[in-house]
Amino acid sequence: MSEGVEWGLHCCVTLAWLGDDRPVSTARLAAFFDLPTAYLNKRLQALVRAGILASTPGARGGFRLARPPETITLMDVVVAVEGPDEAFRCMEIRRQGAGAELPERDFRQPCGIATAMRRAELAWRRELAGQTLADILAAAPAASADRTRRWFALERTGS
Amino acid sequence: MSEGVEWGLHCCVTLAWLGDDRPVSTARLAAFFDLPTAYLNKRLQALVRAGILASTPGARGGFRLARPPETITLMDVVVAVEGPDEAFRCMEIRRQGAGAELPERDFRQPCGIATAMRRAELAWRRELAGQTLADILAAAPAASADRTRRWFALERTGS
DNA sequence: GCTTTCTTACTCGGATACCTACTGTCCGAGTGGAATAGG
DNA sequence: CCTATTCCACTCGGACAGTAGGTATCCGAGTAAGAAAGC
Repeated sequence: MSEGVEWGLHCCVTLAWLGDDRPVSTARLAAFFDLPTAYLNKRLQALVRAGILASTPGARGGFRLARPPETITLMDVVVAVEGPDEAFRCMEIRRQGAGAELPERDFRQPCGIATAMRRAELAWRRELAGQTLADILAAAPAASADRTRRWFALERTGS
Repeated sequence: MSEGVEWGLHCCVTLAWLGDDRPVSTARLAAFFDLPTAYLNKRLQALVRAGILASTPGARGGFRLARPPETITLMDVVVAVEGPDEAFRCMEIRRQGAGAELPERDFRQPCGIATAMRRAELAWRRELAGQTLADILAAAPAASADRTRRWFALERTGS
Protein backbone atom coordinates (compact mmCIF):
# COMPACT_ATOMS: atom_id res chain seq x y z
CA MET A 1 0.00 0.00 0.00
CA SER A 2 1.14 3.53 -0.73
CA GLU A 3 3.02 5.42 1.90
CA GLY A 4 0.73 8.38 1.20
CA VAL A 5 -2.12 6.74 3.08
CA GLU A 6 -0.26 7.10 6.35
CA TRP A 7 0.66 10.67 5.46
CA GLY A 8 -2.92 11.56 4.62
CA LEU A 9 -4.29 10.07 7.82
CA HIS A 10 -1.74 11.80 10.03
CA CYS A 11 -2.37 15.11 8.27
CA CYS A 12 -6.12 14.74 8.71
CA VAL A 13 -5.68 14.04 12.42
CA THR A 14 -3.36 17.02 12.75
CA LEU A 15 -5.77 19.31 10.90
CA ALA A 16 -8.58 18.10 13.14
CA TRP A 17 -6.52 18.90 16.23
CA LEU A 18 -5.64 22.35 14.95
CA GLY A 19 -9.27 23.21 14.28
CA ASP A 20 -10.92 24.81 11.29
CA ASP A 21 -10.18 28.40 12.17
CA ARG A 22 -7.19 28.96 9.87
CA PRO A 23 -5.69 26.80 7.11
CA VAL A 24 -2.31 25.07 7.42
CA SER A 25 0.17 25.14 4.56
CA THR A 26 1.84 22.05 3.11
CA ALA A 27 5.25 23.36 4.14
CA ARG A 28 4.20 23.46 7.78
CA LEU A 29 2.80 19.96 7.73
CA ALA A 30 5.84 18.64 5.87
CA ALA A 31 8.15 20.24 8.45
CA PHE A 32 6.13 18.75 11.28
CA PHE A 33 6.47 15.20 9.94
CA ASP A 34 9.78 15.66 8.08
CA LEU A 35 8.29 14.75 4.71
CA PRO A 36 9.06 15.97 1.15
CA THR A 37 6.95 19.10 0.79
CA ALA A 38 5.97 18.95 -2.86
CA TYR A 39 5.09 15.27 -2.76
CA LEU A 40 2.98 15.70 0.34
CA ASN A 41 1.21 18.54 -1.43
CA LYS A 42 0.41 16.18 -4.28
CA ARG A 43 -1.25 13.79 -1.90
CA LEU A 44 -3.19 16.51 -0.12
CA GLN A 45 -4.54 17.57 -3.50
CA ALA A 46 -5.99 14.08 -3.85
CA LEU A 47 -7.75 14.53 -0.52
CA VAL A 48 -9.13 17.83 -1.75
CA ARG A 49 -10.50 16.18 -4.90
CA ALA A 50 -12.20 13.61 -2.70
CA GLY A 51 -13.90 16.33 -0.68
CA ILE A 52 -12.05 15.47 2.54
CA LEU A 53 -9.90 18.58 2.70
CA ALA A 54 -10.54 22.12 1.51
CA SER A 55 -7.70 24.19 0.08
CA THR A 56 -7.28 27.93 0.37
CA PRO A 57 -4.99 29.51 -2.22
CA GLY A 58 -2.93 32.64 -1.83
CA ALA A 59 -0.83 33.95 1.01
CA ARG A 60 -1.75 32.56 4.44
CA GLY A 61 -3.47 29.80 2.52
CA GLY A 62 -3.32 26.07 3.13
CA PHE A 63 -5.57 23.14 3.93
CA ARG A 64 -8.29 22.42 6.41
CA LEU A 65 -10.85 19.67 6.95
CA ALA A 66 -13.77 20.06 4.58
CA ARG A 67 -16.26 18.37 6.92
CA PRO A 68 -16.58 17.26 10.56
CA PRO A 69 -14.32 14.38 11.67
CA GLU A 70 -17.36 12.26 12.47
CA THR A 71 -18.22 12.13 8.75
CA ILE A 72 -14.73 11.17 7.54
CA THR A 73 -14.05 7.44 7.57
CA LEU A 74 -10.68 5.80 7.14
CA MET A 75 -12.12 4.22 4.01
CA ASP A 76 -12.65 7.69 2.55
CA VAL A 77 -9.01 8.61 3.05
CA VAL A 78 -7.70 5.30 1.73
CA VAL A 79 -9.86 5.52 -1.39
CA ALA A 80 -8.88 9.14 -1.96
CA VAL A 81 -5.16 8.38 -1.85
CA GLU A 82 -4.97 4.82 -3.12
CA GLY A 83 -7.71 4.91 -5.72
CA PRO A 84 -11.13 3.26 -5.87
CA ASP A 85 -10.17 -0.06 -7.48
CA GLU A 86 -9.73 -3.06 -5.19
CA ALA A 87 -6.40 -4.70 -4.46
CA PHE A 88 -7.27 -8.10 -5.92
CA ARG A 89 -8.74 -7.79 -9.38
CA CYS A 90 -9.82 -10.91 -11.20
CA MET A 91 -8.16 -11.10 -14.62
CA GLU A 92 -10.46 -13.96 -15.63
CA ILE A 93 -7.57 -16.21 -16.50
CA ARG A 94 -10.04 -19.10 -16.51
CA ARG A 95 -11.20 -17.79 -19.88
CA GLN A 96 -7.68 -17.67 -21.28
CA GLY A 97 -5.87 -20.61 -22.82
CA ALA A 98 -7.97 -23.75 -22.70
CA GLY A 99 -11.08 -21.87 -21.62
CA ALA A 100 -10.97 -19.46 -24.54
CA GLU A 101 -13.13 -21.59 -26.81
CA LEU A 102 -15.77 -22.45 -24.24
CA PRO A 103 -19.22 -20.91 -24.73
CA GLU A 104 -20.30 -17.88 -22.78
CA ARG A 105 -22.80 -19.79 -20.66
CA ASP A 106 -20.01 -21.71 -18.95
CA PHE A 107 -18.89 -18.48 -17.30
CA ARG A 108 -22.31 -17.32 -16.20
CA GLN A 109 -21.35 -18.17 -12.64
CA PRO A 110 -18.70 -15.77 -11.31
CA CYS A 111 -15.20 -17.05 -10.57
CA GLY A 112 -15.18 -18.65 -7.13
CA ILE A 113 -11.70 -17.42 -6.38
CA ALA A 114 -12.63 -13.85 -7.19
CA THR A 115 -15.72 -14.18 -5.02
CA ALA A 116 -13.72 -15.43 -2.05
CA MET A 117 -11.11 -12.70 -2.40
CA ARG A 118 -13.83 -10.13 -2.79
CA ARG A 119 -15.46 -11.28 0.42
CA ALA A 120 -12.22 -10.74 2.33
CA GLU A 121 -11.72 -7.34 0.79
CA LEU A 122 -15.27 -6.35 1.68
CA ALA A 123 -14.55 -7.23 5.32
CA TRP A 124 -11.50 -4.97 5.13
CA ARG A 125 -13.47 -2.13 3.63
CA ARG A 126 -16.28 -2.56 6.14
CA GLU A 127 -13.82 -2.31 9.02
CA LEU A 128 -12.26 0.82 7.53
CA ALA A 129 -15.65 2.38 6.84
CA GLY A 130 -16.67 1.75 10.45
CA GLN A 131 -13.83 3.83 11.86
CA THR A 132 -14.11 7.59 11.58
CA LEU A 133 -11.54 10.26 12.16
CA ALA A 134 -13.42 11.14 15.34
CA ASP A 135 -12.71 7.67 16.71
CA ILE A 136 -9.00 8.14 16.10
CA LEU A 137 -9.13 11.50 17.83
CA ALA A 138 -10.94 10.03 20.82
CA ALA A 139 -8.42 7.22 21.20
CA ALA A 140 -5.39 9.48 21.00
CA PRO A 141 -4.00 10.94 24.23
CA ALA A 142 -4.92 14.55 24.85
CA ALA A 143 -1.27 15.41 25.42
CA SER A 144 -0.47 14.71 21.78
CA ALA A 145 -3.13 17.13 20.61
CA ASP A 146 -1.83 19.78 22.99
CA ARG A 147 1.76 19.36 21.86
CA THR A 148 0.71 19.54 18.24
CA ARG A 149 -1.27 22.74 18.77
CA ARG A 150 1.60 24.27 20.72
CA TRP A 151 4.17 23.41 18.04
CA PHE A 152 2.13 24.92 15.24
CA ALA A 153 1.45 28.02 17.30
CA LEU A 154 5.16 28.49 18.06
CA GLU A 155 6.27 27.98 14.51
CA ARG A 156 3.76 30.52 13.36
CA THR A 157 5.25 33.32 15.50
CA GLY A 158 8.85 32.08 15.79
CA SER A 159 11.69 32.23 13.26
CA MET B 1 -1.74 -6.91 -5.14
CA SER B 2 0.43 -9.15 -7.26
CA GLU B 3 -1.08 -10.90 -10.22
CA GLY B 4 0.65 -14.07 -9.03
CA VAL B 5 -1.90 -14.53 -6.25
CA GLU B 6 -4.62 -15.24 -8.77
CA TRP B 7 -2.28 -17.55 -10.68
CA GLY B 8 -1.36 -19.46 -7.55
CA LEU B 9 -4.95 -19.91 -6.47
CA HIS B 10 -6.11 -21.12 -9.88
CA CYS B 11 -3.19 -23.52 -10.09
CA CYS B 12 -3.95 -24.91 -6.64
CA VAL B 13 -7.58 -25.46 -7.59
CA THR B 14 -6.51 -27.14 -10.81
CA LEU B 15 -4.03 -29.39 -9.04
CA ALA B 16 -6.70 -30.35 -6.54
CA TRP B 17 -9.06 -31.27 -9.38
CA LEU B 18 -6.43 -33.35 -11.11
CA GLY B 19 -5.67 -35.32 -7.96
CA ASP B 20 -2.39 -36.27 -6.38
CA ASP B 21 -1.64 -39.30 -8.51
CA ARG B 22 0.83 -37.73 -10.91
CA PRO B 23 2.51 -34.30 -10.93
CA VAL B 24 1.70 -31.57 -13.46
CA SER B 25 4.45 -29.57 -15.13
CA THR B 26 4.61 -25.81 -15.25
CA ALA B 27 4.42 -25.88 -19.03
CA ARG B 28 1.09 -27.69 -18.92
CA LEU B 29 -0.38 -25.29 -16.39
CA ALA B 30 0.93 -22.29 -18.29
CA ALA B 31 -0.62 -23.59 -21.51
CA PHE B 32 -3.92 -24.19 -19.75
CA PHE B 33 -4.15 -20.59 -18.53
CA ASP B 34 -2.08 -18.96 -21.30
CA LEU B 35 0.51 -17.58 -18.90
CA PRO B 36 4.29 -17.03 -19.26
CA THR B 37 5.79 -20.39 -18.35
CA ALA B 38 9.01 -19.34 -16.62
CA TYR B 39 7.35 -16.67 -14.53
CA LEU B 40 4.58 -19.00 -13.44
CA ASN B 41 7.27 -21.47 -12.45
CA LYS B 42 8.85 -18.82 -10.25
CA ARG B 43 5.58 -18.34 -8.43
CA LEU B 44 4.98 -22.05 -8.02
CA GLN B 45 8.40 -22.26 -6.42
CA ALA B 46 7.20 -19.81 -3.81
CA LEU B 47 4.26 -22.09 -3.07
CA VAL B 48 6.68 -25.01 -2.71
CA ARG B 49 8.78 -23.06 -0.21
CA ALA B 50 5.62 -22.37 1.77
CA GLY B 51 4.82 -26.07 1.92
CA ILE B 52 1.64 -25.74 -0.14
CA LEU B 53 2.89 -27.54 -3.24
CA ALA B 54 5.42 -30.34 -3.64
CA SER B 55 7.72 -30.40 -6.66
CA THR B 56 9.03 -33.49 -8.41
CA PRO B 57 12.16 -32.94 -10.51
CA GLY B 58 13.20 -34.87 -13.58
CA ALA B 59 11.26 -36.12 -16.55
CA ARG B 60 7.52 -36.55 -15.98
CA GLY B 61 8.04 -34.25 -13.01
CA GLY B 62 5.96 -31.30 -11.97
CA PHE B 63 3.89 -30.02 -9.06
CA ARG B 64 1.19 -31.45 -6.87
CA LEU B 65 -0.56 -30.37 -3.69
CA ALA B 66 1.59 -31.03 -0.64
CA ARG B 67 -1.38 -31.46 1.72
CA PRO B 68 -5.15 -31.95 1.61
CA PRO B 69 -7.25 -29.02 0.32
CA GLU B 70 -9.01 -28.77 3.68
CA THR B 71 -5.74 -27.69 5.29
CA ILE B 72 -4.83 -25.02 2.71
CA THR B 73 -6.36 -21.62 3.40
CA LEU B 74 -6.48 -18.71 1.01
CA MET B 75 -4.35 -16.84 3.53
CA ASP B 76 -1.63 -19.45 3.12
CA VAL B 77 -1.51 -18.91 -0.63
CA VAL B 78 -1.59 -15.13 -0.37
CA VAL B 79 1.21 -15.07 2.19
CA ALA B 80 3.28 -17.51 0.14
CA VAL B 81 3.07 -15.39 -3.00
CA GLU B 82 2.78 -11.86 -1.65
CA GLY B 83 5.03 -12.15 1.39
CA PRO B 84 4.29 -12.12 5.10
CA ASP B 85 4.45 -8.37 5.76
CA GLU B 86 1.17 -6.49 5.92
CA ALA B 87 0.02 -4.01 3.31
CA PHE B 88 -0.09 -0.99 5.61
CA ARG B 89 3.11 -0.63 7.57
CA CYS B 90 3.43 2.19 10.06
CA MET B 91 6.57 4.21 9.35
CA GLU B 92 6.18 6.02 12.68
CA ILE B 93 6.22 9.42 11.06
CA ARG B 94 4.89 10.82 14.33
CA ARG B 95 8.44 10.44 15.65
CA GLN B 96 9.97 12.28 12.72
CA GLY B 97 10.30 16.03 12.42
CA ALA B 98 8.78 17.76 15.44
CA GLY B 99 8.39 14.53 17.37
CA ALA B 100 12.04 13.57 17.04
CA GLU B 101 13.09 15.28 20.24
CA LEU B 102 10.27 13.99 22.40
CA PRO B 103 11.17 11.44 25.09
CA GLU B 104 10.56 7.76 24.55
CA ARG B 105 7.74 7.60 27.07
CA ASP B 106 5.54 9.76 24.84
CA PHE B 107 5.41 6.93 22.32
CA ARG B 108 4.68 4.16 24.78
CA GLN B 109 1.14 4.03 23.44
CA PRO B 110 1.06 2.64 19.87
CA CYS B 111 0.05 4.89 17.00
CA GLY B 112 -3.74 5.03 16.82
CA ILE B 113 -3.73 5.18 13.04
CA ALA B 114 -1.59 2.08 12.80
CA THR B 115 -3.88 0.33 15.26
CA ALA B 116 -6.97 1.14 13.23
CA MET B 117 -5.40 0.07 9.98
CA ARG B 118 -4.13 -3.08 11.61
CA ARG B 119 -7.62 -3.92 12.82
CA ALA B 120 -8.98 -3.72 9.27
CA GLU B 121 -6.16 -5.82 7.94
CA LEU B 122 -6.75 -8.42 10.64
CA ALA B 123 -10.38 -8.67 9.51
CA TRP B 124 -9.13 -9.26 5.98
CA ARG B 125 -6.70 -11.92 7.08
CA ARG B 126 -9.29 -13.62 9.25
CA GLU B 127 -11.67 -13.84 6.31
CA LEU B 128 -8.97 -15.29 4.11
CA ALA B 129 -7.88 -17.76 6.78
CA GLY B 130 -11.47 -18.93 7.16
CA GLN B 131 -11.74 -20.02 3.55
CA THR B 132 -9.94 -23.19 2.55
CA LEU B 133 -9.23 -24.60 -0.85
CA ALA B 134 -11.86 -27.24 -0.16
CA ASP B 135 -14.52 -24.52 0.13
CA ILE B 136 -13.55 -23.18 -3.28
CA LEU B 137 -13.74 -26.67 -4.73
CA ALA B 138 -17.18 -27.26 -3.20
CA ALA B 139 -18.53 -24.00 -4.59
CA ALA B 140 -17.26 -24.58 -8.10
CA PRO B 141 -19.49 -26.41 -10.58
CA ALA B 142 -18.60 -30.05 -11.14
CA ALA B 143 -18.57 -29.48 -14.90
CA SER B 144 -15.52 -27.26 -14.59
CA ALA B 145 -13.59 -29.97 -12.78
CA ASP B 146 -14.57 -32.50 -15.41
CA ARG B 147 -13.55 -30.26 -18.27
CA THR B 148 -10.23 -29.55 -16.61
CA ARG B 149 -9.49 -33.24 -16.03
CA ARG B 150 -10.46 -34.02 -19.61
CA TRP B 151 -8.27 -31.29 -21.05
CA PHE B 152 -5.18 -32.39 -19.15
CA ALA B 153 -5.81 -36.02 -20.06
CA LEU B 154 -6.14 -35.15 -23.74
CA GLU B 155 -3.07 -32.99 -23.82
CA ARG B 156 -1.09 -35.77 -22.19
CA THR B 157 -1.88 -38.30 -24.92
CA GLY B 158 -2.42 -35.92 -27.83
CA SER B 159 0.14 -34.10 -29.94
C1' DG C 1 14.62 -63.02 -22.79
C1' DC C 2 16.51 -60.45 -18.80
C1' DT C 3 19.57 -57.23 -16.68
C1' DT C 4 22.65 -53.51 -16.58
C1' DT C 5 24.37 -49.37 -18.42
C1' DC C 6 24.25 -45.32 -21.03
C1' DT C 7 22.13 -41.71 -23.37
C1' DT C 8 18.62 -38.42 -23.72
C1' DA C 9 14.99 -35.45 -23.11
C1' DC C 10 12.49 -33.15 -19.79
C1' DT C 11 11.84 -30.86 -15.36
C1' DC C 12 12.76 -27.64 -11.57
C1' DG C 13 15.67 -23.83 -9.64
C1' DG C 14 18.01 -19.66 -9.35
C1' DA C 15 20.48 -15.76 -11.71
C1' DT C 16 19.69 -12.08 -15.18
C1' DA C 17 17.19 -7.91 -18.00
C1' DC C 18 12.91 -5.00 -18.75
C1' DC C 19 9.04 -2.11 -17.53
C1' DT C 20 5.37 -0.10 -15.03
C1' DA C 21 4.07 2.70 -11.21
C1' DC C 22 5.19 4.86 -6.98
C1' DT C 23 8.31 8.46 -5.31
C1' DG C 24 10.38 12.83 -5.60
C1' DT C 25 11.06 17.51 -7.74
C1' DC C 26 10.34 21.78 -10.25
C1' DC C 27 8.02 25.82 -12.11
C1' DG C 28 3.84 28.65 -13.27
C1' DA C 29 -1.02 30.68 -12.06
C1' DG C 30 -3.48 32.86 -8.57
C1' DT C 31 -4.50 35.23 -4.28
C1' DG C 32 -4.34 37.84 0.03
C1' DG C 33 -1.74 41.06 2.57
C1' DA C 34 1.16 44.87 3.41
C1' DA C 35 3.50 48.91 2.19
C1' DT C 36 2.97 53.27 -0.06
C1' DA C 37 1.38 57.30 -2.13
C1' DG C 38 -2.33 60.45 -2.49
C1' DG C 39 -6.26 63.08 -0.70
C1' DC D 1 -5.40 60.39 9.59
C1' DC D 2 -8.00 57.63 6.12
C1' DT D 3 -8.30 55.37 1.64
C1' DA D 4 -7.19 53.53 -2.81
C1' DT D 5 -3.54 51.46 -5.39
C1' DT D 6 0.39 48.96 -6.38
C1' DC D 7 3.68 45.58 -5.43
C1' DC D 8 5.10 41.35 -3.51
C1' DA D 9 5.66 37.21 -1.11
C1' DC D 10 3.37 33.08 -0.33
C1' DT D 11 0.28 29.33 -1.59
C1' DC D 12 -1.79 25.75 -4.43
C1' DG D 13 -1.87 23.10 -8.83
C1' DG D 14 -0.28 20.41 -12.46
C1' DA D 15 3.70 18.96 -15.50
C1' DC D 16 8.45 16.77 -15.48
C1' DA D 17 12.55 13.16 -13.92
C1' DG D 18 14.37 9.19 -10.78
C1' DT D 19 14.00 4.76 -8.73
C1' DA D 20 12.34 0.44 -6.56
C1' DG D 21 9.56 -3.67 -7.09
C1' DG D 22 6.96 -6.54 -9.95
C1' DT D 23 7.12 -8.85 -14.57
C1' DA D 24 9.28 -11.56 -17.96
C1' DT D 25 13.11 -14.39 -19.66
C1' DC D 26 17.10 -17.40 -20.09
C1' DC D 27 20.35 -20.97 -18.88
C1' DG D 28 22.34 -24.59 -15.76
C1' DA D 29 21.80 -28.75 -12.27
C1' DG D 30 19.40 -32.85 -11.60
C1' DT D 31 16.44 -36.77 -12.42
C1' DA D 32 13.68 -40.47 -14.32
C1' DA D 33 12.48 -42.78 -18.34
C1' DG D 34 13.75 -45.27 -22.32
C1' DA D 35 16.87 -47.31 -25.60
C1' DA D 36 20.72 -50.17 -26.38
C1' DA D 37 24.16 -53.41 -25.49
C1' DG D 38 25.80 -57.39 -23.06
C1' DC D 39 24.94 -61.83 -20.68
